Formats: sequence, structure tokens, C-alpha cells
Amino acid sequence: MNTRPHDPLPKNFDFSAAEPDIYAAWEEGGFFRADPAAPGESFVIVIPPPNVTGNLHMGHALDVTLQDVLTRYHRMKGDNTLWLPGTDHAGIATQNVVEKTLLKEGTSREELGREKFVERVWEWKRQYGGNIVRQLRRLGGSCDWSRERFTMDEGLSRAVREVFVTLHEEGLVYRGQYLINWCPRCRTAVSDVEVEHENRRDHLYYLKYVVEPDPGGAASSLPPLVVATTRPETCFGDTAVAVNPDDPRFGEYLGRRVVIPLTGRSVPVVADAYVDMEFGTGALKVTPGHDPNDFQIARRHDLPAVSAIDEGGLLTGAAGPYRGLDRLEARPKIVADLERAGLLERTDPLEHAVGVCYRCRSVIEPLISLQWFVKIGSLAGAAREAVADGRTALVPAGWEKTYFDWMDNIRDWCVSRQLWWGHQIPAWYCQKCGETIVAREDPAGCPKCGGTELERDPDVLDTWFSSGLWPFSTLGWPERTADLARYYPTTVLVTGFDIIFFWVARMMMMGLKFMGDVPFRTVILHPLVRDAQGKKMSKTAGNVVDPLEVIDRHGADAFRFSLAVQAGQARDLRVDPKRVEGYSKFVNKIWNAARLADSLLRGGAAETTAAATPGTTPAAPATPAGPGAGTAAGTADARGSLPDRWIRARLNQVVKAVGLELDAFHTDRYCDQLYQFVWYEFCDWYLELVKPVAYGPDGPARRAALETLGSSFATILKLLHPVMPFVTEALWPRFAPAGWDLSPIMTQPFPQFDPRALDPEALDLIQCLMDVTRAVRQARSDFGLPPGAKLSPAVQTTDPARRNALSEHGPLLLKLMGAESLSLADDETPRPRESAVNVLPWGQVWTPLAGHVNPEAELARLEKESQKIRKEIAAARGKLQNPAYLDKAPEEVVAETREKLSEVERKLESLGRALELVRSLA
RNA sequence: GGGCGGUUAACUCAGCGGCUAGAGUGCCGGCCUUACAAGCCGGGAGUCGGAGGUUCGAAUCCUCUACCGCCCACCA
Repeated sequence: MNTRPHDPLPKNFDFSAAEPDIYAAWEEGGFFRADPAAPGESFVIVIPPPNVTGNLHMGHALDVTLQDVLTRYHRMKGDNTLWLPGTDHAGIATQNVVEKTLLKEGTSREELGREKFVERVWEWKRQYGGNIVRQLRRLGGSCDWSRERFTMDEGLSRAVREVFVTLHEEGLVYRGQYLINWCPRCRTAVSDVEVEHENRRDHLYYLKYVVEPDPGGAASSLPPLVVATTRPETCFGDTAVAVNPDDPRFGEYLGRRVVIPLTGRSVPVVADAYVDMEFGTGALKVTPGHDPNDFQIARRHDLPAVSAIDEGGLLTGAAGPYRGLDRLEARPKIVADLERAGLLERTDPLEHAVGVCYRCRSVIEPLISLQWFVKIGSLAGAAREAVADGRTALVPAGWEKTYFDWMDNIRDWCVSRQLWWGHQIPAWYCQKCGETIVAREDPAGCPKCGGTELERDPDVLDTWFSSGLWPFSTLGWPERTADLARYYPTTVLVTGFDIIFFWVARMMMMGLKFMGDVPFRTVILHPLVRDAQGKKMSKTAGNVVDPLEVIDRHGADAFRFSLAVQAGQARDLRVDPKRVEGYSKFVNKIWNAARLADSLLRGGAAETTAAATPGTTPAAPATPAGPGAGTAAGTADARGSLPDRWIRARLNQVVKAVGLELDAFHTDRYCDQLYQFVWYEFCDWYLELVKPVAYGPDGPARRAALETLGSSFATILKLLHPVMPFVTEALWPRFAPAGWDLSPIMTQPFPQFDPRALDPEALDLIQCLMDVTRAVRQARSDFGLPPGAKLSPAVQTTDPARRNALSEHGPLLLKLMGAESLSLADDETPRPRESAVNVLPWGQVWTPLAGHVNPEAELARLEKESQKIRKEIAAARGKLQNPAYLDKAPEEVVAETREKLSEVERKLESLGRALELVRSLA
């Protein structure tokens, strides 16, 4: 069993066939499961629970990808890693969905009754609730499914009840009659954050309130009081007209009564400083039952509240003949009637914001209602403090201000909802004595009067009440479980910034209150997903890109990579299928590099060339350690060939860099660095450098090279695994180290930086080989040398190390630059007459042009280059002649400038010689 | 009304006090070189939104300003 696959890799990665099998193997292997008893530092993420009825959208995909990258990284690092998944019951949203299907069936929740309806929702949940969870698996999410939770499962419901009762005991939960936000469509109260404001073009109506005769019965000589309002239909709820006490225009009206138009009812004129003299007419109709400001004014003046609009959004009996009309339909009728009665002075256009329900977009109706509230002051204060003092960090930190502003201006949280789907409020009312009982266990009787006729509060709690407990309720609270002890506080929360108030803030409050500690150390607020044009994705706009379709088309790895590489500090992330396609090429690149490496390691050439030599001993397996392990010292031979030394040194640098990026949660830079390195260094240079050796005769040198090839590719796969779990897992069996025990790559240790494995010499010399190769390629391209032209370039340099490297790797270079021979020259060597010159900091490259010479063109080229260099010299000299610069700039910077200056001066000198020669030809 | 973000190559973005401002895509020219044409090689391309200021040095920090976007908000 413990054998490597021997068959050649297929030409392409068949991700659609491989992904499900790989995922199933991970899951069956139990590799996602966390063990609180295991050693290691804890790394914990709780998933932002998607709605049970939901389908995977781009926002989830981004969220899950980022969490999975971090989770896989920390798991490989050896941390005790838990990623806890689950779903949210999503009160209104879910209830709406089920109600819609009932409607199609020709019935309704009212017809079914509460019990049957709730049972229907559970049924729905059982049937479709698994959808979203299956879809998370398609993305490769390595969640610990054994710990999957649902906000309405038994344990979490207990936690909700415990929290509610405790808060009630402490006086932090109360019930009362206040003006709240009401959605007439959902027929429930909603909290402040659930109201969104939309700017609308509307009208300001000027209504005449006729002054009532004074108590003596004499008709008033005062003209009618004109009041401006956007909502004439609420006038039936007016209980006063208010003016500013300092407003000289209305002094005579104070204390008088005015008649509400269309009603005959009269109300007092009161003075209140709230009234803005500048706005409208300076007189404000006071409607305490339907406006938050008016509600406040009414409290100050002890005015009654009249409800003119009911919970269905219909006008009440207070509206007389208009009773039963919808508030929005009533307005034009009322305006017409006012006009007819001569009580409408005029109408002005006005743009203002109206509140709408964030779920159904209906206009929110403020009305007075008996609801449950959470007293928020102390909770918000603690939550604010925890971010202010750094116990929890928001990333990017710019969000802190938003968070503080919200916490500072927060009002009590209305938590009761007139829904059936959710956690029913644990409150009972004694029908005999009216006592309210809030209890952990269902009460049998009234503790006050002993009455047994109790009625339970029909309302349920705001969905966000239970999600606010998510970081500890999912770990078993209020039980003192091993999970809770080990995994709370969680390490990082990854979510979109759109739910800072809804969710993040509430978790902060609840975590601090009930666990005595913050729920997470870091909150990563990632961008919101937009379409390719930057527009919000929405069903109505028709620009929704389905993540599952993208995965079907390009594979999960390419999709994940495209999300992770774009998830920087910006606020928008544009999902463009073309871009995903671009990264699918990267997956293909990796696959093909693997094909090459694999075929070489298996002892033959690629299968596209000659057949593999039968019986050849497979290459020595890769070493398990990271790059360069144990090779810091020793002779050149012991360190291996120059390309070997170089790739190990580079890989070591990359290991360090990407580790730092991931530790700082910069998945974008982690991805970008790997992309650059794998494609433009490993594939474009290293693999090309290895080929001649690998295809050459067998021997110690070849074997050493193959060993480096195998181990470095294995390292690359491990580095890529967090973001590209599938393709790396699929390839792993080919590159796993000796003693391979069938354990998957996801359980391998993440490569570690080796501070001893630096090799600046190798980096420098390979750079030199690259420079020469590029110079010759450039000359070939610039002068249009035919593809078959035989070139015999020369490199002029006196640097012994470089001369050495060039002569040693001459044959190798010839292939890369398509030349016939390469010769070395020194300062004494005369330059061949017909040749292109590339000036490098340490020498020149001469490429003979063999009849393709065009001295004028080259002259122009060299002159252009010398212009550029002159400018650089001037800049560097200017700096070094500036005493302020020498005085104030850091030493390293000055040293760099000096070095730079001598380099460009050398270059210019060298260029000067070249120019001279070309001029003599031209 | 208050706050936040963006403005860098044709497009999408990175860089956020010091290398000649980068990458991907696109574009132009040349290659079917035996891992990959989903590829290779070479190339052109930007007064870093505008105006001031701080600094030896600014795309980067400060002030003002223009446009685009987002969030919060009890002027009816």
C-alpha cells in the first residue's frame, strides 16, 4: 500500500472528479476534528452562521475561503485548531420563506396555527437546511462537522434562555410600552439596526389648523396656524401643535387650541425648544403615536398619544371616514380632501429619508407597542472599552471609529418579535393577578398568588439575540465544557463589515457579560463582494454570480485563490469570472510543473518524449524537512549545484515571507508571493535549469539535483495547500517524503524558515546568469534575429566568482538563450565590431549580430540608455552633495545611495566605451 | 447634517516616508523549444484626481478642494 503512484500524471487536473473524493477522504479521516485535550496553542474560528434556508453566495464563499486558509495554515503549523461550523435559524427570513410556500399551497400560517406552522418550518429545515452546509464542503471548508451547531438546537436554546433570564434578574431586560419600529408587512417590531434609510422624493404639505374660539366663545381673529408635514395622514393622531418658545410669530397662539383639519377635534398649542424655527412654517404637529421626536415632546408636555395607524399599516378609528385605508393609499385621498376643504395652503417638493424594513423594504411605521427591551448602556460600555484598550482588535483598524460611534449613540435594544419562528420568550403572565414570571424552567403556577392559569408570551426573540451568544453557546455554555475552557475566547472572527452592528457588536456585549472576556482577539472585516463592474450583486439586478457554477467551471482551488488574492484592505471585492479563469491557469501551471517533476523523479523523461527507462531506480525521495535543511555549511559540492543552492535559498526566503503574511492575516499577499515565486522563479528558471542535469547521465550530481527538485516541490505544495487544498492534495502522493505513510498533505507540518540556510552567494550568481540570459534574449528580439540564428555571445567581466559561475554553467545557459557558444572576455578583450551590447552593473554582454547589424538603431538604443543613467547619476550625486541629506537620512539609506552611484557610474563608463565603438561604425 | 472609504498603466488593483512606482489582465512583436499555446521570449505604456504645506526626501504625512461610493442620522 505504501507506494507511490507509478503511472504518469494525466495532462490536466480533473478537478471535478478529484474534489469530492479528496474531501470525503479528509472527512472520513477525521482530520477536521479538534481535540481539546491535544497539545498546541489554540487557534479557533467560529463560522458566521449562514441562514439555514440560504444558498451559498459570493459573500459566504469569500468568508469561508479566508477562514479555511487560516484554519489549514494553523493546523499545519501544529496549533490546536478548531473551526466550528453551524447555521442560523434567521427568524424573519426563514419565516418569510416558509410563508411563501404556504401561500403557493393556498394556505397561510394563521390557518395552520402556531404549532403546526413551527413544525412546518422544522420540516423545511430538515429538508433544506443541509444545502448550505453541503455547499461549504464544495469549497473545501475544513470545518469540524462533528461540532456543527444550529441556533435553535437544544443546547443553544438553553443558552438563550439562561441569558434572557439572567439579564431579566439583573434588570437589564424589561418590558414596556414605547414607540418602536414596526414593519406592517412582517407584522413585527424590529430593532433600530433593522431599519434602513432610503432617500425619497416626497412632498411637504402645509396644513391649516384653524384656531378655536376662545373660552368666552368669541371667534378668534387669529389666522389659522399653518403646519408643515410630510405625513398628513397622521394628523388624526395629533395631540398638539408645537412652536419654539422663542418664536415671536406664534406668541399669541400659545395656550390657544387649534382644530385638526378634517376632524373637528382640537389640540393645544405648546412651546417646545425642539422645534426648528427655520424649517417649514416653524410650527410642528405633534403626533406622539407615530413619530419618535413627537413621542419625546409629548412626554415633556404630558400629552396623550393617539394611534392613528394600526399594526397592519391601516388607519384606525381615530381617522374617522378613512378608517381601514392603508396609510400609503390614504395620503393622496386626504390631501385631495384637504384641498377641497381649503385647508391645504400649499405643497413643496422635499427629499428626505424614510425608514424601510431591511428584510422586506416596506416603509417602517413607528408606533407605540408593548415590547421587551435589553437595557444596553452598561453592555455597550464594556464592549466599547474592550476595543478601545485593544483586547479585541478590528482589522482594518479604521472600523474602530464606526464601532465607537455606534456604541456611544446606542439606544435600548428591542428584542421581542411578533413571529412564530424563533426562541419564544420565557415569560408568563398570571391571568389571575397579572404577575409576570420570567424563569429558566416552565412555571407550573404563579409564585405570587398561586394561580395556575398562566399564559406564555407569544413573542420570540430577535434572531441576533441568539447569534450574539454564538462564540460561547456553540462551545457548550452554560455547561462548563472542556471545549469552552480550551477554545474560548476564539482567536479570530472573519466577517463582512456590513454586520458589525448586527452581530459583531452584540457578540462583544454578550461575550463580555457572560464569559467575562472578549469573544475573539481579532476581527477581520473583509470586503463586500461586488460584480465585475463594482455593483452590488442582487437578484433584481440579475448580476448574481453563483459560486457553485464558478466551481463547476474552474474548480474550487482557482476560485478560492481568486478570492483570497483579492481580499485586501479595500471595501469592495469584484468577482470577475474572467479573473477566476486566469487563476485556473495557475492551477494548470502547478499541475504541469508537477508532471515534469514527477516524470523526472520517476526516472525518465516526460512521457511526451522517450518512454521512461524501465528498471531505472526511482530518484531518492525528498527530504522531509524544509529547504536547505542541514546544508548550511560544507563545500560547494556538499551544498549541491548552484541551481540547487539557489532554489533552496529562495524557497527559504519565501517560506519566511508567506508565514509572516499569514500570521498577519494577509491572505492576499500570501497568495501573490506564491504566485510570483512559483511561476516566475520556480517554473521559468529553476525547472529550466534542472532539465539538462535531470535529462543527463545518471550519477551523484543528477541524484542530488532530483532530490532538491522533489523536496522543493513538496515544500511548494505545502505552502500552497491552505489556499489550494485540492490540487495540492491530489499531487501530494507523488512528492511526499520517504517513509510516506499515506497521511495527507493537510496533516503535514507547514514549512519552517531556516535561518542557517541563507545563501546570498547563490542568489547573486543566479542573478548573474539571469542577467546574461536576458541580455542575449533581448538582443535577439531587438535586432530581429531569425529564430534559427546561431549566436555566440561573449560576457565581459573581471569578477572571478561570476566568471566561474558563467563558465561552469555555460552549457546550461546556451539552451536558455538559444546560443551556440558562450565565451568570457576581460577588460583587455576588444569588442567584436558587429554586436549588440548590454551593459550590466558588473560587465557587458556582447551579442554578435552577424549581418543583422544596424549601427544607427543601436546607437539610438545606447544613447537612450545612457540618458537614463545620466539622470540617475545626477539624482544620486545631488543627494550626496546635500548636507541635510547626509545629516538626516539614515545611514543605510546613504550607503545605498553611495553604492548605487558607483554602480551607475561604472555602468556609464562601460556604456561610454560601447558608444564609442558603435559611433566609429556608424 | 455627521462620519468613513476610494481616486496610481487601457481595465482591476498592490505599494502607504527613502531602490529607476509594481503585478495580473489587455495591447504590440517573435516563437507549436520534447511540463504547460491554459504555454515561452521580448516590448511599449502612468505629470500616482487637483492645489498648497511639512520634510534632506512625498504616490505615501498634514490642510484645502473636486468627483465617485458607502455608513450613520429624531428637522417635521
